[in-house]
Order: sequence, then C-alpha cells, then structure tokens
Amino acid sequence: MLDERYVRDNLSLVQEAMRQRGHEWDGADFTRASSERRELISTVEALKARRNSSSQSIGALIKAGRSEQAEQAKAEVRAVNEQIEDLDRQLAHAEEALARELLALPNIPDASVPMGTSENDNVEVRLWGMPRQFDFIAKAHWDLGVALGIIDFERAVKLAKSRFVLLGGLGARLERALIHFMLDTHTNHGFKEWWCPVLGNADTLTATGQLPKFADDQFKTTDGLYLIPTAEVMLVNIHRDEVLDAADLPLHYCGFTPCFREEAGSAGRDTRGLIRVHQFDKVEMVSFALPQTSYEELEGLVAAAENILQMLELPYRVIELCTGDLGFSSAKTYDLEVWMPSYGDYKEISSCSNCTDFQARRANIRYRSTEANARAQFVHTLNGSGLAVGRCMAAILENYQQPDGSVIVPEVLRPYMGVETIGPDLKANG
RNA sequence: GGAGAGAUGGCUGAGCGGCUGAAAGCGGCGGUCUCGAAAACCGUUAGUCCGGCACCCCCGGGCUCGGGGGUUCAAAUCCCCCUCUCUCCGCCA
Repeated sequence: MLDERYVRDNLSLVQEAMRQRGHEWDGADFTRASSERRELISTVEALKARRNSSSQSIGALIKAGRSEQAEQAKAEVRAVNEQIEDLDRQLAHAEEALARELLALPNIPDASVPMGTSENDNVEVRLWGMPRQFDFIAKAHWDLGVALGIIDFERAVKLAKSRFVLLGGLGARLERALIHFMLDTHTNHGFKEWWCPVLGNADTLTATGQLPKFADDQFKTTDGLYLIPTAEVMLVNIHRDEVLDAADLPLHYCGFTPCFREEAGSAGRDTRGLIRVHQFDKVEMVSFALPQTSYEELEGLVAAAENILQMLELPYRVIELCTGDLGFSSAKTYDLEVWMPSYGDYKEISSCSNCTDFQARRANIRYRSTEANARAQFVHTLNGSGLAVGRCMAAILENYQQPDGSVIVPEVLRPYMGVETIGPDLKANG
C-alpha cells in the first residue's frame, strides 16, 4: 500500500507511475475520498470535543445539585450526538472508499526499472552456462517422467483434478532431495529456516498483497481461510504488527511450503508437465531490511537463488522486469529463468523482488533505530524464490537426460538421492 | 467438542460510570554522583488520526484498555456477540 499523504502530495508522479505499469488509474476517486474524509473528520471531531466538554460539565452540575440545568445540557448533547452519528456514518463510507483505492494501487516502480509494457520489454542482465547441444532427440520432462515411472499425471487427475501432480519412487525422492538441498544451502548462508501454516487468514493475505485484488487466484476454505500461494505470505507476516530492532536488521528468512494457485485465467498455457500446476513446492527467501540498504539486499537474494542453479549446473539467465511486467507489490524484480530444452527457451524458476515499504505498510511492520526518541519507520520487505521445486525438477530431467531415457542426478543431489542416475528400469525407480 | 477463568501501556499489574490515557513496580531514556561503571537519588517515558506549521519540534482536538455492537449526557468500568489465551474433561496423529 502506498502512503496516503504521499499519493496526495505527489498525485501526478503516482499517475505517471501507474501509467508506466499499465495500470488504469486517474486518481479522481482517490482525491475525492481523501478530501471528503478529512473534511468529515474536522467537522465530526469538533462536535465530539463539544460533547466531551459538555458531558464533563454535566457531571459538575449534578454534583452541585443543579439538576434542571443538567437535564437541559443532556438534551443538548443528545442533539449533538445525532449529528455525530450521521457524520460518523458518512466518514465510515469515505474511509472505505479510500481504503478501496489504496489497497488496489500497486507499488511504484523504482527509478532504475526499465520502461516497458509487457514481458517483451524485460531486460536480460546476465547469462550463466551454455544450453546443452543434444546429439539425440531430447524429450520433454512430462514424457521423460512418465516413461521413467516417476511422474503420474493421470492418477493425479483421479485423486484431485487436472493440473495436479503425483510423484512416485525416485520422483518423490528427487522432490524431497531438492527441498533439503535448497534449505541446507540457504541455512548455511545465514537464512533462518521456518516451518509455517499453509492456510492464512484474510489479514495475512491482505498484508502481502494477494487480497483484496487477487482473491480469484487463491484457493479458499469455507471458514474464510486461504491456501497460501507462496511461503512469502507467511514469512512476511511473521512480523506483522511488530516493531523490529534496527540492530537486528537485515533479517534473512527461508522456508519450504507447498504453494497453491487457482491459475484462473491461465487456461491453455503450459498445460503439460510440471510448469503450471495448482500445487507445487517452493523454497522461499524473505528479507526485512533497512530502507537505505534494501536494494543491496535484493542483489543478495538474487545471488542466493543463482547459487542454487549454479550448484545444480543448470544454465540460466537473469532478467530485470520492465515496469509493465512488475508484480503488484514489487518496486523492482529480477527473474531467474532456467534453460528448458522442451521449450527451446528460458523459463521462469525464481522471482526476486524488493517490495520496499509497500507490504510493510499493509502489514504494519516497522523498525526503531537505536537513536533515542526515533520514530518507528516501515521496514523494507524482499522476497525471492530459492527455488520453485517442481520447475527445478523439470529442468533437471530435461537438461540431464541421456539417449536411453535415463537421467543423471546432479552431483550435489547425489548425497540426498543415494543414486547417480534415474534409470529406464522402472523397478529400480521404486 | 463440553465446562470454567481471563484479555489493561515495552513487560508485570491496579483500576467505586465522570477529577483515569490510565496507580505502582520493572525495563528504556536523560541527569546528579563517579576517573569510569555499578548502586543510590531526581526527572522522563503509549500509539495513531485531524487541524495550526507543507516535514521534525511544539500547540489544540479526536480515537484507542483483545475486536465489534449496545445502554448512558458520559464506558477500561454495565449489557450482548465474536476472537484469542489458560485450566479441567472428551477425542485424536
């Protein structure tokens, strides 16, 4: 959420920022609600001040035994109360309208973010590794996985519905190996590991920006809880309504959770395989940082995510999202895209964002500096995938496949897997 | 799931419907003392919104004692609903 005063004082800047994002917003409703709210507050608070002082004098009159004057004053206050009640109702409406406006407004892109209207305008920052040249016909991971007996899409449909996945034998073990490898690597680099609920309440999902605007993208329960679309939601909300000690910043957190997404509106896209499913595993990183260092933190998160891909020896590239492709809460985002032979292209496997104070304001997460009497300020929150596990498995299967349909296990995963290859012998795969 | 108890400032914990945004203690901050520190003593110490001043300070006012509603001229205090915590019972991986 943007600061109301900032939006009010910098309306044309905000309008320009929204235009760069491709977000329709003229600010008229905001301005109306904002000024209406302040006018109502001034009026109603003057009346409340009058009520308070009158009530006090009534007490004095009663004590002095001047009951007829007290009764007269009571009648007057009753009349004032009727006006207050009416104005408070109007004020509540104005505040609702204002909140609606502010909650629907995305973050302002950082000045360094490249201009653009779609993913076509994203900028490649760097490349790592070389896509492998196959001297045989490379298979897609959905064919490989099924042939190896480690991925079962058909039974997953029976168990749930389409866009769910069932992993068996070495497939299940590979999933687990990746999760452990990623968490071990991050915790060795100073990230604190958390295990958290996968259902969150409305306040929690509002704080990170999923609600109210993206309610259709979330799975929900009948009693008002939501399945989390990413661990970011929980890791950020750990400190909701808290004041952190500046000396403790930055905080580096990580956690593994399943992630649930309705994928409403993505019908027909990435319909095969592990790329776009309703439930997938992800190891997530979240940082809480001082405003003045949050962009350094962002580079650190990207490096931590890149480290995983490098250890797995998967070719990838880093791109910087343009203004038009930026996520709702983000001021600046780098995506990591892994080479995916079946697409003949790079495919997103991690997204690292600096949300500046946008989520912190919604979540009311502040910090107090060590200087005496310093006012609590909003922290900056950052998040990055480290990495999406399902897509990582897909990339490993495709990039490490052999002519006979077997898959070599990346070196760093072998201690977790206990095998060096996932072979074509179905029995050996569990 | 059943029965009971509770929720007050950074923490502990008082609080006859009006003089209580809140006693006291702890903690924090500032000071006296000291070469310095500790101890002792003195002072100070909630958040947020609106307005005066475009910021901070300061000044005036509103709101906030888990959340919401009600009674009343006036609610931390009385009534109702909800949430959460604790104790006991039941159930359970």
